[in-house]
Amino acid sequence: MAESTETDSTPPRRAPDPRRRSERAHTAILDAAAALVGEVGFAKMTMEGIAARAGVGKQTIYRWWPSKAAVVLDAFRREAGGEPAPLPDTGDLAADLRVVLRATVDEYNTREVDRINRAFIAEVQHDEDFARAVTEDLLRPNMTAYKDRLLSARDAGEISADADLDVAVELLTGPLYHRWLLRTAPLTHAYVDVLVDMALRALRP
Amino acid sequence: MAESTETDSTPPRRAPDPRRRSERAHTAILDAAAALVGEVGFAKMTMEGIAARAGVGKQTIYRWWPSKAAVVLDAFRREAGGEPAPLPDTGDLAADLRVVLRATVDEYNTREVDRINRAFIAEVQHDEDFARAVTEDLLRPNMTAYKDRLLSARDAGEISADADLDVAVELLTGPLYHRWLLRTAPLTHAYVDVLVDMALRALRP
Amino acid sequence: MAESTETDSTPPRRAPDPRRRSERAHTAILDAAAALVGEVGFAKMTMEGIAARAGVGKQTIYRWWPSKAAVVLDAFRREAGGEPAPLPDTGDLAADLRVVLRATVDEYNTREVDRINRAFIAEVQHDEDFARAVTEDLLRPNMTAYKDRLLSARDAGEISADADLDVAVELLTGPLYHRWLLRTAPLTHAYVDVLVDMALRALRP
Amino acid sequence: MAESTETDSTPPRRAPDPRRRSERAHTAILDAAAALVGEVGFAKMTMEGIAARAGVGKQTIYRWWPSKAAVVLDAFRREAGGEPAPLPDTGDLAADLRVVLRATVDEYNTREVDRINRAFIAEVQHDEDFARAVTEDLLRPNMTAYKDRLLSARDAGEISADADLDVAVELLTGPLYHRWLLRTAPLTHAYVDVLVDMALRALRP
DNA sequence: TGATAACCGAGACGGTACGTCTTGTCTTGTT
DNA sequence: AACAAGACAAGACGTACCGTCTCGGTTATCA
Repeated sequence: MAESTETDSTPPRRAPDPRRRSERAHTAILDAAAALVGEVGFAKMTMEGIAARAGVGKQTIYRWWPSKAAVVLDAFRREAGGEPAPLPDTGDLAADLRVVLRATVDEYNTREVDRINRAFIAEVQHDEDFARAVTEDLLRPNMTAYKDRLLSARDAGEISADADLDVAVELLTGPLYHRWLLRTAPLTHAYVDVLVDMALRALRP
Repeated sequence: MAESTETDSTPPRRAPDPRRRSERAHTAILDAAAALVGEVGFAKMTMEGIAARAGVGKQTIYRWWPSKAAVVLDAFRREAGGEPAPLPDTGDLAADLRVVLRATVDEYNTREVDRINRAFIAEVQHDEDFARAVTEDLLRPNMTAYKDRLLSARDAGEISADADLDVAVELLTGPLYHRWLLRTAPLTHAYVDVLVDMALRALRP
Repeated sequence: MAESTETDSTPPRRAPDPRRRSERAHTAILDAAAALVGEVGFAKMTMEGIAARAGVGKQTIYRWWPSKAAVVLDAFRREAGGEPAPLPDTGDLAADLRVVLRATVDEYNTREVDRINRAFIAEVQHDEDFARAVTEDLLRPNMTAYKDRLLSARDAGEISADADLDVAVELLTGPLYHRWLLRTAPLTHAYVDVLVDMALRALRP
Repeated sequence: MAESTETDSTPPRRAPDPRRRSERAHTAILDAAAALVGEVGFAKMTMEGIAARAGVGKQTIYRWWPSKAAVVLDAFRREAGGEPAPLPDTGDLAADLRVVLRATVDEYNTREVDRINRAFIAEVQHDEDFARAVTEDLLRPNMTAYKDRLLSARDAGEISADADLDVAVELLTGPLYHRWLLRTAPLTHAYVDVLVDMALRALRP
């Protein structure tokens, strides 16, 4: 009857066989989740709602995902694709950062993106496993892209050789993130320019 | 006379008379809320739980607060007192920032403070009114304190005269906040030192 | 055991001074109660509703009446006046009974009277004190009126000298009441005629 | 589209599938209801109390019954079984009626039966659907049994051929019912005897 | 003619129950 | 065995009233 090899053993919890998974149900669930996040927002959507909309039993969701957040994360992952999306590298670090951060700002000013990101932030606060997943899958690749661009800039002599590039990435994204999350002030292109300017001054050789 | 000022009229919703508020119940509710946040965390506490613990009818809570979050915010406000707590000003900006930010880091590494702050962050994401309250009451005074210290430093010629101090405040707190909130890396004193160093380099005259 | 002079000893329960009673409040309460019984029915009216409608504090109601039922009973008593209303006595018992019972049937076929009577019936079932009050104040005088008429008929030799007149009254009113209360069949004048006929046959000398 | 058969459409209100009903829960609920009626009486029992006692979620009750009264009626129906219980027919109508009505009186003098019957009477007053159910399921069969006995007596020439037997049934049960319900006088065997005597005098050929 | 009770309107209070909602598990066929 | 459907136990939600308990503010009786 199995059991022995299961390390996390709270209930009998027979792991489902992924080979028998219904692709139709899987797709329908992610579709429904994506649609609902857009329509009513993360907080107001329910497992029952997803199941009903997907034409799926609730058990089918619970069989494959541990929580609503996990479903939505998967839906998001599917849409975002798996690409790392490296930053542009024109040789002009300031210009490249301005382009990318302006685009980021535009995106976050979008109702849709704002919503889903806030939902993830909220969810991440009381679920460490989910936090890890979101961080590694959505955030880390993004931060790595920034770091790669900074490495290239360092090689080009644009920024100081002994700067801590992990902190440098946070210096660029942290303030913007702070302002967006806490709504302390509007996110504008002008703000991006000031921020990039100031951050790069800290990194000059 | 009567009612003219009521714009949002869904139910009759007669506002209660604050002069007749029971101090005993008020205190008991905030006590219970504070205790429960510490014991089970914000997400798992309930209005029923608060009421039961406070020895109070649920209606008494709903009469004075619109949501669980509002109760906890009040509990927090009461504990935090109303002081703005200005930053130290020894004449050495870097040293002063290091002291304050190291203290902040220590605080955030505390289970209790971590919990309650994450709870507020989560809650703030799907309640704009609550967001405004938290931002203005808890966050803004803190940011103002930083800005005041930077103003003093600018007067002393320690930092550039034309730096945008609002962004400067975000440059100091944003990265730390980002790292804490998203748990991308541990919060240490060493990190604070690197961060202060880098941020101040951006502000040098 | 204890409490010495207090016969009804649950709380201190100082009896209010009827001399100081506000006639305005008294009247307003009974008016409100009467209106509400008609509008929403006994079961759906509330003490709060009566108080609000009468422009009166709830305590003022509880000071003078023990229950909603008692208020409504008083309202009813006020309207019904105190008259015993003796049955007509034309010398023809059957005719007199037919007149009175037909009128009763018409009354009970009225929405208003039906409602209030059903409310009393319902209430009387789980409140013995109230039951006694209703029985003595509303029912007993009515039954006495019937009995008086039967006594007169017996004196006139219309009915048997040794008939139990208390049972005779029930023989006339019980069937009608049963049919009305349990809605087993419609209440019509024809029914009254059949009933009177049958009942009087039982009482013939 | 769809839903065509739904005339009363307030909420979507999907009817539950009776084939999937849990027999365990069903039984436990009726058991709990029956027990509670006996222990605290109908008026003081609550849906929450039934659910708790039955070890059942409240929703499970609301899924299958519209009200507390309906649950108790079902509990009662289950106990009463479906039998019509015809009246004895010894050929002596008066004796048979005396036996049956004396038994009825004894039953109604029982705390338990008194209680449940009063509860039904009270409930029936403000719920026409429930009234119909109670009347048809509990009362009508009983009245039919009386009528059948009277039919037999008429065939035997014991009572008048042209008597209205529906009214005759009421003549027998109405007075007794009136006295019990309104507590105007005690229910005794002597009373039954007087009543039967008087009523049969009305029916004599 | 004050003083001083008590009543009064108002409505906050501690409670109980309501009927609804959602959660995560369990059950019953179907594919 | 995975699936759609949905019943189930649990329990929080926010509301409605209950009957009691303050609050001032008026009366009305008595010293």
